[in-house]
Amino acid sequence: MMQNKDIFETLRHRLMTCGFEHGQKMRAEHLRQEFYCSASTIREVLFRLSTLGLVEFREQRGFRVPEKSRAVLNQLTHLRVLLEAEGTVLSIRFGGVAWEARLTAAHHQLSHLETRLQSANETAPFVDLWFDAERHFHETLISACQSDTLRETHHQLYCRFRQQLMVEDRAFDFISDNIQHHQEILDAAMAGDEALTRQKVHDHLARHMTPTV
Amino acid sequence: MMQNKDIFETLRHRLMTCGFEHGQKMRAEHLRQEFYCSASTIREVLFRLSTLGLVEFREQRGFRVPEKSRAVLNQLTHLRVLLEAEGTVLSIRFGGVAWEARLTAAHHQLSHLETRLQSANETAPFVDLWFDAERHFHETLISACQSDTLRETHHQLYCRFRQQLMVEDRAFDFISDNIQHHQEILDAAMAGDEALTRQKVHDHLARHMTPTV
DNA sequence: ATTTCGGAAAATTTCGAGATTCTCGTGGAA
DNA sequence: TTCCACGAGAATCTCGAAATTTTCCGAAAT
Repeated sequence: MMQNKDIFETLRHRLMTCGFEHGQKMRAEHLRQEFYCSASTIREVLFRLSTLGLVEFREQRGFRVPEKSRAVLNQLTHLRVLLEAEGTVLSIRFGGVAWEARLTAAHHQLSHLETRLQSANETAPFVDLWFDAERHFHETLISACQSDTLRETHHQLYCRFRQQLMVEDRAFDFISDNIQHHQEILDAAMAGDEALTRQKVHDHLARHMTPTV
Repeated sequence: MMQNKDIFETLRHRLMTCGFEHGQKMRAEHLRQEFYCSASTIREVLFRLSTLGLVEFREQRGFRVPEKSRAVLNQLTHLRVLLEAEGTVLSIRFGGVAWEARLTAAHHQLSHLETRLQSANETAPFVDLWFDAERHFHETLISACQSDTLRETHHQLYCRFRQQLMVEDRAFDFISDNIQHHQEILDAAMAGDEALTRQKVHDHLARHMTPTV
């Protein structure tokens, strides 16, 4: 039987990949039929998703997927740089060998996947794998910062960021730059160079900071 | 009649001031009786409060007020400094005269209140007013940063920060330092000195960054 | 052509009862 | 004494129906 938590995870994944249109309404009645449960259960799950900012709630107007917005993507990117740079620097200070090992592992997995992606004709079978690996790498970067609050806040921003990019990142024409970027972040972090690490985190995300139309 | 939103606001205020014990369970059944509504309505409000981090939800375990924790307060302070400094600097760049006017007004209101607080025997009648004025000043600082995302994220952190301080700030023995701090932040911001502003925001919050026991 | 006004249809929200799960004190066994 | 099992009571969670509110659409008025 489908647990409450499974519904949450299913919808979260769908919202962060390509499962819904931007701006679409999340009708409790429809979802109820898909998951064989009552409207209240769906309602509860939607409230929990709104905790992550993946759906928006308005009194008496129900839930909907946030609109795609260049401005919001810029803002999310800005904050990601701020928190991810800070978190990575703290991890450099506190993480020790264990963190370095985890980071190397996460990077190896990601770069392996990205290399294969680069030469593949068909990207579809890699999409989900890549999303997971990329997320895991960035979460590992800040994983030793000793601040759950920072990690939770970053996670929230990351979810919304990924959601904003739902559509456009599926072509993977950015992939060779990305391989380079991830490598440079890893190198800077392993060298313990805090300023350079901040710079590389910033550069990696810079392509998402575009002027508002 | 008590609207859904009123229940939310009432509980939010109570959670941020002194209405509940840290770690206390939020029993839907009890609250239901106070607000004359069904348990589901309370449940919904509690989910919305958990969006702000003012209550914690655990599957099958209900909702409870977060524990008071020195470590969490440090983390929240750290992030507040990060976001508030960034937001203020952006406001300096984008805010213009309108923002300067709003900030001056907010500061005047706050400092008026703090001066009276300083000489009062009985702080109780000022507590709620001060909380509001202090919050308004800090929100005004970042109000022109042109990033709703930053403001929302900051608001969330501010709520949790205030909640962690529920008890101890009621003596107001810090008040004369605070007057000085707020003045220095205002001066630095009005002078357009970005580095100094960052510094002053940091100094103001530094008293909450204490070593973990 | 645009706006305004019903009123029907659809969606959201509330409710209380019943099902499920957890909590905690009691008693028995190691 | 310490640990585990058990069960009564209390809390959480789910459900479907009813109440409320919004949305939609066509007709009438400006």
